[in-house]
Order: sequence, then structure tokens, then C-alpha cells
Amino acid sequence: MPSPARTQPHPLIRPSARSTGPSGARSAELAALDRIGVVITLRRDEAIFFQGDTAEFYFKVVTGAVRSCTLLADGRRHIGDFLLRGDFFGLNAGETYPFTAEAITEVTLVRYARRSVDRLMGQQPQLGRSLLAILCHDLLAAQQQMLLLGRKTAVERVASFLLQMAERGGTQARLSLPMTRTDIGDHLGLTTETVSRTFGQLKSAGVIALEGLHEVLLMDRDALGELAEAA
Amino acid sequence: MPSPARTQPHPLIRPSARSTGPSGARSAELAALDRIGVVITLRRDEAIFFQGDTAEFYFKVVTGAVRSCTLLADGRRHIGDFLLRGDFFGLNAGETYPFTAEAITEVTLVRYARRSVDRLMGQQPQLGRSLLAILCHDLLAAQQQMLLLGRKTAVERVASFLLQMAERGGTQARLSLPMTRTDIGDHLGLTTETVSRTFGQLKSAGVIALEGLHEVLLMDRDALGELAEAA
DNA sequence: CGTTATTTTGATATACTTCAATAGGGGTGG
DNA sequence: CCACCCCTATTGAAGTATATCAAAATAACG
Repeated sequence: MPSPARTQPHPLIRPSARSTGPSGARSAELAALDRIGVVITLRRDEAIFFQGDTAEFYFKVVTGAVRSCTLLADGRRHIGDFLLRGDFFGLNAGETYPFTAEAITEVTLVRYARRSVDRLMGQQPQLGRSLLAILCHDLLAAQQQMLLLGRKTAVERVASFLLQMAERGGTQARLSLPMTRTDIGDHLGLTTETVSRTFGQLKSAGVIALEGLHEVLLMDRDALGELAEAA
Repeated sequence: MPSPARTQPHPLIRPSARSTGPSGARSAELAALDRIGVVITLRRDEAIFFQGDTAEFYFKVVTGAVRSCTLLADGRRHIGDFLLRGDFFGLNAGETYPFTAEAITEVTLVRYARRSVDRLMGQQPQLGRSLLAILCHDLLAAQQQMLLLGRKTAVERVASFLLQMAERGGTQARLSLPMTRTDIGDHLGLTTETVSRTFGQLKSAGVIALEGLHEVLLMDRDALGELAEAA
């Protein structure tokens, strides 16, 4: 079911194709994908797709950050993952997307038509392997997140999250958190307040330092690792 | 802080191959797998593999039930999933298994060598698609579990779990739970006591009935659906 | 059948949430 | 450039769902 316009913080504008062209891919096998990709851009808080939309496309993040959300009937929200530069998302066995994807910042994506990917996979078996590898990786990440949500304390969750973001981000000592504290809470199964207090604790302990609201310096990575109960 | 797993029999015995032979597969594409599979059986609480073992094999459950567990340093345990008849597990991008797999009951599995599967995939592109579909399905299940662990109450967790097991189990009104209450707790991010109390609540409410410890009758499936906050 | 593991039930403790109020920050219009 | 406003974050006080601790009841098992 294609989603009708819904009230969103920003007037809801559907992504529109802007130009076609190659962009960097993570591996040789995936480079073939670029030939069938279309670059799109979205503004902050725009939806890329809604839960329940027909799953026609597969996406890769070029710049910016995306969140994947699901909602319960009474409004409780969960953010399954944050998608950063180089991450793929939207690949799905079912007819429809099982979650909503929204731009956290202004974002540039490459969009691949599902049928084109299917066709290409027939011609290039290596592509199938690459997608298999990506899915295995995502599944592993999901398993770690389940451990976090099921069995870790607030401090352990936040510490794990920061380390994970640091690993994904590139530089090791400084990392940027484009999302809000509420987003982080909804990803870690905590409230905004608890996230804020936990950042405060880590700051007081000298483990991290904040530079503005969205930049974190890892002052003591080992200590952070221990707090995360490294798993 | 969530409690460490309590006394659990630790699996000490390595699985051993017993006999060779084909077994039923879920789809035509996967039938090809059976030709390269080896049937193995394990006793209750035996480990199929340990976290960190070299990931040489891929498995399918023929009879019985398996749990996939990860442990934190202090003993807190999380069960990522229960694997039932027809479920595949152990497929993995990495060199090693990221979790331990243990037999909950006496269990019969088919074991596929990873390299054989790889080779077969080269010859039968459809196999790759089937594995892709299985992984997508697993990923979806993981996303739902993250929502459960991150945002649902104890009653919602247990209700969701029962419905999920009912769907997987076959018959709709009666379902069997071969695992212990502790296993269920470690899967749902709860303690044994909370699981037990929640079962009690559902029983008092007339939503379920217990027949022995491991058989559940769904007396009011709609009510259970509402309690699960159907998501 | 006795023995041990598992489950249930009860009483208490606590980590996190909820509710409430203040403070900061970034953009916009004057 | 500054002043205002709104949104986000922080901080505080009180409440609650679930964990923990403890013990009895039930089931499993040799």
C-alpha cells in the first residue's frame, strides 16, 4: 500500500530522481550496482519510505544519516538502526517494507530498483554473494543489538553504542552523532532522560567529552570498552 | 542490572556425525542441498557448536529444538532465537560462529559443509536466492525481536512470544514449548520469575491454559493478539 | 521412590521511567 | 547583530515495572 501524505515535521516531499551516475561502492562486485543506481537527495526529516510501502527499491547511503523506525499502536517507537555512509538498506524478502526510513540529516542516497538488482544478480552471481554477505553482516549486528537490548544496563548500552559508532565512523577518537538523544534512546531501549544522564556520567568519569551536542570525543577508549562489557 | 544466567547444565559433549542421508527440504531450490547434507543427532543440552568455533557448517533442524546463546562476561545470557523443525542456522559471513548453538531436546539436524554450499551456489543460482530469502526472513524476525526487547512490557513480550511460537509450530490452538522458563526469559529479556508470573496472569485471565509445563493451549487468540500490541 | 532440577509464589529492592521544570542552542526576523 | 522563540537537552523528584532474594511446591529422573 503506497502511503498517502502523512503529517511529518516537514512538508512531506517524496524523493525525486535528480541524476544518474556512478558512485563509490565498497567492493568490486557491488560496483556493478552503480550502473543501475539513481542518486536522490532528501532534506532533514523527510521519509524515504514508510512501513507498509511496496518495497520497490533498495538504497545505499552516500552522505548523511538515516534512521529505520517502527511504531507500536500507542506511539512507542523503536529505531532498528542508523544507516551511515556506505550502508545499504531496504533489501527485503517481503512485498512491503517492514519499517519506515527517515532522513536524520540532509541525505544523499543511491536508489536501485529491486527488479534491476534481481536481473543483474542473474548475470553476475558474485553480486548475490555480496548481498548475502551484507545480509549476514546486518544479521550479526542485529544479534548484538538484541543482546544489548535484552541484557545490558543503561551504561553498557550507551558505551556499546558509542564504540559501535566510532568503529563505523572512521576516525577513532572523535565521532559525530547526528541524531537526537531521543533517537538514541529509541535505538537503545531507553528514554531521552536516561541517555542524557548516562552521557553525563561518562563525561564526569572522564571517559568521553562532548563538543557541542553532536560531537563526542573518546577520552578513554579502554574504559569505554570495559563499560560496554565487550561482547 | 539484569541477572546472570543461573545454573544451566553446560554442554560438554561435542556433536558427532552418525549417519548420512537426505531429508525433506522446504522448497525445490533447497532440495538440491539435501544431496550434500549429513544427518546428525544430538542429545539434550549437547552443543552443536560454540561461539568462536570456525564456521565450517550450515545446519537445518529436522526434529527437536535448538537455542542460540551468547554470554556476557559475568554470565548474563541471551538467547537470540529458538530453532525449530525446518529452520536453518549457522550461515554466517565471518570465519567463526558468533553464538553457541545447543540442543534443547534430543535433536536431529542436517549438516551442510559451507564449501559444498558455496560450490553448489555457483551451479544453481536459485540456491543463492533461497538463502537470500532465508536471511531476509531472519533479519525481519530479528527486527521484530529488537522492537520487543526495546519497547515492550513483560506481558506484551510473553504474548508476542506465544503467538510467534504458535505461528511457527503448525497447529494454531496448541503449542509446545520444549525450552525452560529460564530459556524463555533469556530470549525475552526477562527473568524466570517474571516469565512464570506472566504465564500465571495469562492463565488467570483465561487467555491461555497450561497442560503440563511444556504445552500451552491458546484459549483466546484475539485477546493474546491485543496483549501483544500486535506489531 | 528418593533426589535434584525446575517452577511457582512471596517480600523487598532498584534501575529506569515518568513527570516537571530549567537551561541551552540555533535559526529567523526585526 | 541582536532578541526572541522553539526545540532539544539537562537536571531533579517521585513512581513503577521488573529484578533480586528467599522459600515452598511441583515435576523430572535415576
